[in-house]
Amino acid sequence: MVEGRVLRMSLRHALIGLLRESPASGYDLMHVFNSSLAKVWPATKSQVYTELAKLADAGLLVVTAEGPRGRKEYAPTEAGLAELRRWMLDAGNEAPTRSESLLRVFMLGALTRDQARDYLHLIQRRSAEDLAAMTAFGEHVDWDREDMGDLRIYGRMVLEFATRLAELSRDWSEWAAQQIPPTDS
Amino acid sequence: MVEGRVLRMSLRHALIGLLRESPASGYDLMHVFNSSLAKVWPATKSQVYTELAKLADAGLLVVTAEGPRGRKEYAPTEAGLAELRRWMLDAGNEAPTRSESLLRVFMLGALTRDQARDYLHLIQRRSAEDLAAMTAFGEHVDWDREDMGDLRIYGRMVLEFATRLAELSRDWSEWAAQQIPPTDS
DNA sequence: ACCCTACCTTCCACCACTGACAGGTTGCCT
DNA sequence: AGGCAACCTGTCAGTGGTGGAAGGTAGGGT
Repeated sequence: MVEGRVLRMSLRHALIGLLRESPASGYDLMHVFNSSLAKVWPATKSQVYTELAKLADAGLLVVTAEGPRGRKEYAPTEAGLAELRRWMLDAGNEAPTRSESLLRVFMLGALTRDQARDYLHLIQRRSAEDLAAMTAFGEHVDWDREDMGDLRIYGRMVLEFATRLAELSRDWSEWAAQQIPPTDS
Repeated sequence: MVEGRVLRMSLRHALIGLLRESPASGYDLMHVFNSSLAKVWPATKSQVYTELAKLADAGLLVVTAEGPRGRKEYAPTEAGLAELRRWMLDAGNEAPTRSESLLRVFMLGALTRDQARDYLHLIQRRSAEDLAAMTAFGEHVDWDREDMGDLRIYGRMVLEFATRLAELSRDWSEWAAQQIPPTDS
């Protein structure tokens, strides 16, 4: 029950949110961060275990079960759920986003035009691959499983966004490559 | 002329890239980070001044002029430009992107359905505003100014991407809001 | 002459995040 | 019985990024 200014720290809320569905260990959670959340909010082992300990210490999580090999399962407390809801409704301050790809586009002038075109084609190829992977994933998932809870709805939304984004990226990079005059500088 | 492992640090390359166009001071550069680069790669004063000093110390930048009030103008050295090109061509490792908005969507199950719908409508409204702002900005900029250099091409590409992304976000959030069943849970 | 604003830089404490190191246990397969 | 892969948890030094405090200077307007 430690008090203190809670700043934006989305990992914290991601953890509480995931545990809301069902209790899990740090090990379990890492699988989520390495798969479905990898492109949305990547996190490392160190971060997850550290944060779980902090959250338990702060009374936002509790250990609900201890298994073999020191396994500890966590679940959110009422205080944890309250903090999650507070964060969800506090849509005013979003974390600043950073796009290394777009930054590179901004700096393309440092390369020859041929190299710049190559870079845009690389993005195009990658986007097409991502798109294919996500389409396959979407068909592979059994969206009607009972234990998915609200992710049946919201997980699908995120996937749809990611899919549209990949399409956008593919089309844009194709367009952008054509914007570069053919003569090399 | 300090040696050492150069890890991914995009701010460093953003600075060299900007100085490639023309020499500038930390103060000048901050204006760029507060305007055109704000949505691509935000940075604070502290970061910019600290990094400029480090880069000069490492021999990637040099002070080309000292003005009033301690103003120092920097320009990239050959080593700096080489490092920039190296980074540009090293498209293998992109920094992991984080989207707080998408994370929130993932966690919408923590709210009532009415609240979730409200959140998506908020995104929709914001995207529409962003779109309007960028359209206005695009018409306001004089893309034919001579001193813009390659940004005449590449800056426009980034703006186009941002515009399409805002459209995507607007349309997606409208669609997503409709996916939530009307009955409140 | 005065003041105020914009100009311009620097330092620091703190938090988020990374990558690597470290170490122990269970269950299954042969 | 032996071995090995998967399971499972932690710690630590170092870096990137944040927010804010601090402080000084030039120029323009009244």
